[in-house]
Amino acid sequence: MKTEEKVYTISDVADELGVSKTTVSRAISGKGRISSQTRERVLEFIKVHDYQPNVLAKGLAQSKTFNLALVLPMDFAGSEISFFQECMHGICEMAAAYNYDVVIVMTESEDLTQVRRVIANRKVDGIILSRSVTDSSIQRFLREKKMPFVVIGYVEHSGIHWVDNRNQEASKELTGIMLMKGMHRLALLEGNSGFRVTESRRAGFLEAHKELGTPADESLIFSEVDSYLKAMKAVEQVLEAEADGIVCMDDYITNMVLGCLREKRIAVPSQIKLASLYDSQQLEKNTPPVTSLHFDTRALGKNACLDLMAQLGEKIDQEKFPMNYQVILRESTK
Amino acid sequence: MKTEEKVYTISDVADELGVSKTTVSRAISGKGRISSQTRERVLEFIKVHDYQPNVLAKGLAQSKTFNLALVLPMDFAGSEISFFQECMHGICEMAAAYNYDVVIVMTESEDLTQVRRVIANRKVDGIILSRSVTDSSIQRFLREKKMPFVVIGYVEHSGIHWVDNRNQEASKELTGIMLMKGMHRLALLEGNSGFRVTESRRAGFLEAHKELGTPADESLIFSEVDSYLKAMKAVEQVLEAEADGIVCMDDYITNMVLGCLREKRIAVPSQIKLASLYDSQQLEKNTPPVTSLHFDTRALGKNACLDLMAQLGEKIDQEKFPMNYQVILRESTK
DNA sequence: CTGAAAGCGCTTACAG
DNA sequence: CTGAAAGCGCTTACAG
Repeated sequence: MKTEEKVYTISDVADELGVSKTTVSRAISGKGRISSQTRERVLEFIKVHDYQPNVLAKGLAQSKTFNLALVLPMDFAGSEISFFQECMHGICEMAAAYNYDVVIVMTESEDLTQVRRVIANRKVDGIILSRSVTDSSIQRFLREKKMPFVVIGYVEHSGIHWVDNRNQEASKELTGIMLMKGMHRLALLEGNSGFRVTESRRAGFLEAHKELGTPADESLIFSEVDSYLKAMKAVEQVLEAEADGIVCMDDYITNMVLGCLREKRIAVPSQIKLASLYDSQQLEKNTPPVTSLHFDTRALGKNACLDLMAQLGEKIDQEKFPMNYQVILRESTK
Repeated sequence: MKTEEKVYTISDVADELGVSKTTVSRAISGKGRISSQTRERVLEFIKVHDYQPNVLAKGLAQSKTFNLALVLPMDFAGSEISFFQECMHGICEMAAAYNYDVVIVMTESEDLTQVRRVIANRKVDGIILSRSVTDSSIQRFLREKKMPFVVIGYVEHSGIHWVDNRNQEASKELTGIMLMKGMHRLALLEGNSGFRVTESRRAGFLEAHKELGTPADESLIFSEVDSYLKAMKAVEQVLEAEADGIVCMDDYITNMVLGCLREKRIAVPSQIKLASLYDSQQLEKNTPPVTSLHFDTRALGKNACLDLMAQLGEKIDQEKFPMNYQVILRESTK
């Protein structure tokens, strides 16, 4: 049978301990000088009696809310929904670790009303903008209001905090692994150029070559591979040049290449190795399963949250930022 | 060029107007006696100078947060994700209308830690439990803590607030429409019995018959129609009995029945009408498109939110509760 | 190292 | 109808 426990305030604690509220406050926050003896005594009491400081009151005194907002677009493609869900997951998890909570703000593309409301009401200390709402009207507004924020996805504008998949680093790692496995002539099949991902992934590909002292053959880099026909043409040249491995920039290209190779009756991995710089469920089920880079969206969300926490003055171990990608070695590079 | 506007407090407003804080507070809240003259004056000033009361301070004084929590399961089937997304959408929209914000709490099935945290920190005034976390351990906890909450989905336990699709009412309406369109012998093909939806939908079906004075033929009600074979058997009996319409309990059954009718070369709607008591994208694309009941998950979310608002003492127009279903008349009942 | 006191920006009995 | 004052539960200069 549970006894109805009364809800303690800081005054109660102070009284029962025969010290001042100041002292209790200091013991809890760790700020200000206090003898370790009294600190222990206070902390002990708090634990036993399960005292929980009132966050609202603390907030009022410090003008903080210990809430952050996650701005989610209302109008997104069905395929994106799990991206946002995973982001949210990571953000909530990390926020909870710092005893913050996550307020959801749903916005129609260019509509600022909900963001305005949450800011006017001072309900949050900082804001996370999820990918699709990277439009600058909202960013401008936040800068004007001097509200700390971070964007998920690359942002051109300097001075704005953002987090993104570390495509370059990841590509470098996967490429490096292939080179170390003994491949020497790797081809790279890119998607449409002009996108940042394309450039990052290529940079990683080249960097790995440079670091390992295996010069990359520029003639084996094919851009704009956005159709089966182009894929086929590239594959033919790759075979002719006797490359021993093909790196595709994403799962879409990978699938086309697999088709081409099948059509030409070239066996993977025995005759040529294959890897993708972007993972998808598909790749695992292919024959053979294709080695690829997996990006962890939940970790991305965590990173966004950590960046914001840092902006809000929380102490962050740099090591806490989780790795966001993972090389998944499958049969295609055996 | 924006001028740096200072953030007004209630004291500033009071001073500038030459009245007391009490008066300003009353003008805003509408509580307590105040002359309409002064009220107008205060309100006017507030609007012009864009004064926004500090919700935190208000909260501390009233021990309220003007936040509610939406508890979301972390482990759900992929097919459910859009359900939760739409719920969330509706909840956020309605909460905003009452100037509340929605805090997200993600929980692993039986794990209470996150819920505990948000409650211990007094970060929310009430809680919405989304469908999959209807497990009673969390509900028991909330009752113990005397935290107002509402569950999305039917709950057996009396005294617990819940909202759900109004299956009975909706079924009654669709059935009624069919009867009024001139059909007289309607068959009902049910799924597995024992489920609440099954019973609600049947009840609605029967109720419509009773109200319109067209007795339902019990021999035309088939339960446990969970395979093509059973569907076929039912359809044969329906045809033999010369029914003029078939009501299927969900889209799955409807699809099977469509198959059966096609196999038997019975044309819909010319030889027999067809309707489904549950909509899906599929039904629209069928030949012919099938009349059905559409349930609006966003509205369900709104209803959950409204129920909670009422529990929290907000004034709610009963009419505000949005209708959650809609009869979609398509070719199959023409 | 510790505490009394003022302050965060509201609300609300209470008195007039 | 209006206002002075106490209170919500914390933090934090300031003084000792």
